Amino acid sequence: MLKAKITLKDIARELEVSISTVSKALKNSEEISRDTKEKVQAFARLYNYKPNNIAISLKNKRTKNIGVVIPDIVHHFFTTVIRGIEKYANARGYNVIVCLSEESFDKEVINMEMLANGSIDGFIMSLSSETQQKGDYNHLKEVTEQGIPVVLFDRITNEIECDKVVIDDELGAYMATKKLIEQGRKKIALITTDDYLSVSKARTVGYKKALTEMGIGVDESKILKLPTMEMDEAGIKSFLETQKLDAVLCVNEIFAVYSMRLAQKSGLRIPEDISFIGFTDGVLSKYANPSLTVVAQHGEKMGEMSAQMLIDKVESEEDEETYQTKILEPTLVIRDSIVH
Amino acid sequence: MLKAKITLKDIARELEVSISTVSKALKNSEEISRDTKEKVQAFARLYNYKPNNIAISLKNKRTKNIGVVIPDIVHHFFTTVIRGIEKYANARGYNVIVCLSEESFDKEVINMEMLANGSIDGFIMSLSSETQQKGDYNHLKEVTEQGIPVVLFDRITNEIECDKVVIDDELGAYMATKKLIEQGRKKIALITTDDYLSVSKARTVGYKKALTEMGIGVDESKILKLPTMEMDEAGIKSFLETQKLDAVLCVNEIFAVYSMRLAQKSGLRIPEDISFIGFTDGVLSKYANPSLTVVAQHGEKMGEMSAQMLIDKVESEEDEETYQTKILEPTLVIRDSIVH
DNA sequence: TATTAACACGAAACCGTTTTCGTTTGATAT
DNA sequence: ATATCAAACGAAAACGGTTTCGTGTTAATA
Repeated sequence: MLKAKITLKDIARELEVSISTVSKALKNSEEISRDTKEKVQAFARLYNYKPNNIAISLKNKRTKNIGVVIPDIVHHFFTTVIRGIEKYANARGYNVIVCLSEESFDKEVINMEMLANGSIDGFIMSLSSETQQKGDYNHLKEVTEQGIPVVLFDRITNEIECDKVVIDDELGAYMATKKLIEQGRKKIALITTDDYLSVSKARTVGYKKALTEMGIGVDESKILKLPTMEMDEAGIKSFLETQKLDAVLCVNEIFAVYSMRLAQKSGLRIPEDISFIGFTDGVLSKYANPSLTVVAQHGEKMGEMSAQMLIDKVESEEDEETYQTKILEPTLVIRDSIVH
Repeated sequence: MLKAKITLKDIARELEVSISTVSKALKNSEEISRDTKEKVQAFARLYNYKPNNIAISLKNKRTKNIGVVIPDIVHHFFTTVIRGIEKYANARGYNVIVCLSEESFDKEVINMEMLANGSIDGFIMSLSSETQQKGDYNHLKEVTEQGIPVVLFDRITNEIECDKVVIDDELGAYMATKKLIEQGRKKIALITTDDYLSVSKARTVGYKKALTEMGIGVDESKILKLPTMEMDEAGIKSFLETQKLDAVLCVNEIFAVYSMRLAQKSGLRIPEDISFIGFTDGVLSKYANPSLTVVAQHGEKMGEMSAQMLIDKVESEEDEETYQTKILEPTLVIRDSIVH
């Protein structure tokens, strides 16, 4: 019943040849005679021989694994990124090890240390919020100094020299805000998180830029910063009511969908009285009522590109010290939460 | 700049002792003198020595990796399961390699083969729909015959002997249907997928059982089977309208939220005119309008339990041929899509 | 017939650890 | 002085491959 996997040594013993002969025969080496090759290959096929990955990894110091460290997996955006990474990596024969930092600096560090000792050929990661708050990137420094390639996506830092993939968050917010203004909206709010997240910061800049450029001006009291992801019903509701808004830009889809519901409860019609635009083109936006216009971040594309950059670097012999930052353009996905 | 990681051999050479002495010294072996141990440990700390995982894996034939093969990752349920697995596994020092079958039999097979050659200590998986349709489980058989532990969750088969974790889907559907009936609903529809998915089948059974038990009887024309996940707007709408329903049970939250919207468009009020209950307690249910009552599947718990069962088996010396199936009880999460 | 080259294969090193089993040294007991 | 023993360490095998560098045999060439 329990048939353990067979090794080169086993084949060699059975066929009374040396291990090296078996190894070469299986690789169809010219060195080995037709006869022997056929014999070995037939035997290997019969007993379903498959080389041991670990042994190969040890030998050529390549694991064909890539480590992905992200803050959370129960977020549509990250999920799509993983899918993009997995698809691309798999196509090139790589496996994906997923580690969750859960927005914790310590877990991020521990995860990286666990993987950095030979388990993976490179990292793809998005920084935890705590890491971005602390501004401590020594764990990344150590890894890159060891010569392990790293690709940072979305939540990045420019304190580390490595390949990066981001979407132009500023542009996304700018596009969204401009769209609202062009539709005649003037009292446009922004609901965001605290500034420590690089993406939130960039989106705030884009929002302000559009307002300024279009001659409306920034009203700081129209910017609501939510410290956590816990929805503060009373706070948001009073914000929506006291500000007399006609449009709201939210930095994610949860904020947007939740705010929409509160607005509806207050008797506002969407989009007639008030428009909403969010970030992240997830299931929530698609199936919300009304469906939510969003700035799409193209997570899957992002994952794919990250994986490509990483694997290219891993497989390139020369260790060029040249890094690039790919900036993806966001797209506005128009749905029923704005007039159109 | 580029400081490659240091090995036992390096330490041995620098300190002019043997590799074995270094190895033992680092493990605080009694065999080694105080002096030597201190010297070695200090040196190792200074140069940040970390043992190479691959070498260790090769030696003790344990990778401390577990392979997770699931149909899709962009589904809230699977995402939460992964999180549960990752959290538990990480706490016990294991890493998680995620592979997506994308509902394809071939990909499932390929993924398992990739991992089964030493990369992982065991599998946690949920079958692809194609696999369940074909009923071909040879890839699972091969793996278990090799002595690699497998834990199946959610989409399982009883053709394979291994540990399993499921929620009682039949009970979940039964509970939901009964709840609707108790609230006076009589024309209760079921929107489901084709029967090949083990979960859909079980849910249909529970739905029918409740109807029968409560003396309402099953009306097959009130069961809508959607062949794909592509939403068929016209089909669903006409189904809702022609059947004169007062309640709908859906096998997932997308079906439910989508149907709710169509019902609303038809002028129906939820839950006054028609109630909805779905499966999967995801973001969609929570933020839908009205929020959706669902049968919660406790994905994270499921992942956690799967990981526990797997790791326990992996680490147990004796290969007991005894397998268990854990059945989790679903919970009804009451929200605004039904009266309450 | 002697030399050489091609052919087919094996021995052994290596990847980085762990671990078993010596071996050396000095001290103690006889 | 010799046998005994413990302490402290090293050599080597093992995990499962890959790969370099022989080496013996045969066939072709001078």
